[in-house]
Amino acid sequence: MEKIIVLFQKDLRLHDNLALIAAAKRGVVIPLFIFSEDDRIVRGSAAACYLHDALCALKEELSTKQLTLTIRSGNKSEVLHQFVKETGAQAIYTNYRTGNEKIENPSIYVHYFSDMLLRSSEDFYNVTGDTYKIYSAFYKRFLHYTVEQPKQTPTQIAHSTELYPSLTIEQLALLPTLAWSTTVRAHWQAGEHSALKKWRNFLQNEIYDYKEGRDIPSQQATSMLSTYLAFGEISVRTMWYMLKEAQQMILNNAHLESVVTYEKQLIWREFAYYKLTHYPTMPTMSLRSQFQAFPWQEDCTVVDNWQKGHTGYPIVDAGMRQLWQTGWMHNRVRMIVASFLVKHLLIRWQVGERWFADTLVDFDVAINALSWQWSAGCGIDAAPYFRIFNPILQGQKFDATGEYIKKWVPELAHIPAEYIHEPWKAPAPILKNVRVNLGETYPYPIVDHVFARERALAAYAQIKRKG
DNA sequence: TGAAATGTTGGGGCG
DNA sequence: ACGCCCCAACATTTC
Repeated sequence: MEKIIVLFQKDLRLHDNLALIAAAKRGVVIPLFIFSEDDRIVRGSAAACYLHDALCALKEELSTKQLTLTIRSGNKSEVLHQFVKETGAQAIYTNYRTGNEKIENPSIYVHYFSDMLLRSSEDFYNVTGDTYKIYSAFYKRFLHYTVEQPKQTPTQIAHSTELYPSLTIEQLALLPTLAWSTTVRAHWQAGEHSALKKWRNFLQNEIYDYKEGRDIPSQQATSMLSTYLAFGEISVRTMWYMLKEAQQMILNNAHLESVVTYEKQLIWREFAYYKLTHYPTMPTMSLRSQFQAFPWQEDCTVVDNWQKGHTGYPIVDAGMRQLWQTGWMHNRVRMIVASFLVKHLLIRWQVGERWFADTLVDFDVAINALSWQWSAGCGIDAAPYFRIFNPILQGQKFDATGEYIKKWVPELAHIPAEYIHEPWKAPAPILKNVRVNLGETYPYPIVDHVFARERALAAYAQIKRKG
């Protein structure tokens, strides 16, 4: 029988894994994972921690099929070259990752599968022959097509009896020797089993309130599947069909709207990869060229304050601290902190993009870049430049009681809800009573909102003239 | 997947 | 009773 190397990348699952399933149908499967500095599966430390646990889970899952995961590190092409020689494999099967280079000069045939999206949409063009610029048009087009049914994992997979030298997962040194990594890892349960369980659970409960609940960061109203999706521990096509199944059961109109809203989020993910395909520079360069001339500030101190959650705006600080402590931030709050960094502090969005890449467990290059460019207003489909989030109002709207803030900014835990979004307005006796000493225990706002708003509008007006 | 400024309307207090 | 002013409350426009 033919020996086939199945190279795992960000597709750390057995169910509906197209490369694995195709290989299993054809021959003996030899699972391989390569950690390479040149083509990194993860860009940041938080995601690296998670990768450690995800690999453990994958290894375990493979072993239930008597498959042994071989782990190597080094230059991807060189490692593959060597491994092909060792195993005498006839082919390499792997799932193509949009936005990543294909393997260079392979000694044998590399069969790529399109596995990470609902469907390949890179060939979508509008009536004028151009790519879709705006999400809503893309969305409508997308709905005209069917998503391929997820494939069953074969119960029996032919495996090699030979064992190949392998690094241990520990030897990849993915875990920094910091207490921080322990804190972050404690919030996650890696593996496809956990992913599917979480998804089933969400479909039975929270999804029905998703439309309303998703904007309230103190609620557990989102699916929390982004990390599993980012590592390919759950198949998005499996998700899609389970979602459709749940939709069939719904009679209540509000519930139906919630399902449709969630479905739109999945299609946003498709849109992000569609954009990345057509704009490969999206993760680093503003897509609107006039942003070359934007008067960005170069203030390291404010960046540091932002990263640490010391901006003096409670909702912003709560989000940044949730990110640091858990490797995740609620999406509503991501928009608020992004707007704050770019529009209130006038820091270039790439600084935020990099920070998210380093600290988000669910980091996804396409979604992150699309979202930052949307927030900064420099994307093709972007928030208008004048849309400047007021961090006080956003807090009042979406965290009215301050529950979310109080969880992540404990030094404000006893401030009355009335003042939780603007502690500097609280009367001195109240502050004293709840042991808040502004400037000491919690900072004053690092920039005044009204001033910052006007400064941002002026900055955007400046490039608008040039553009 | 905003917010602020400006405009309009209508009820109520008051002389 | 009436005009006047104030100002919510809502609508529109502007950034």
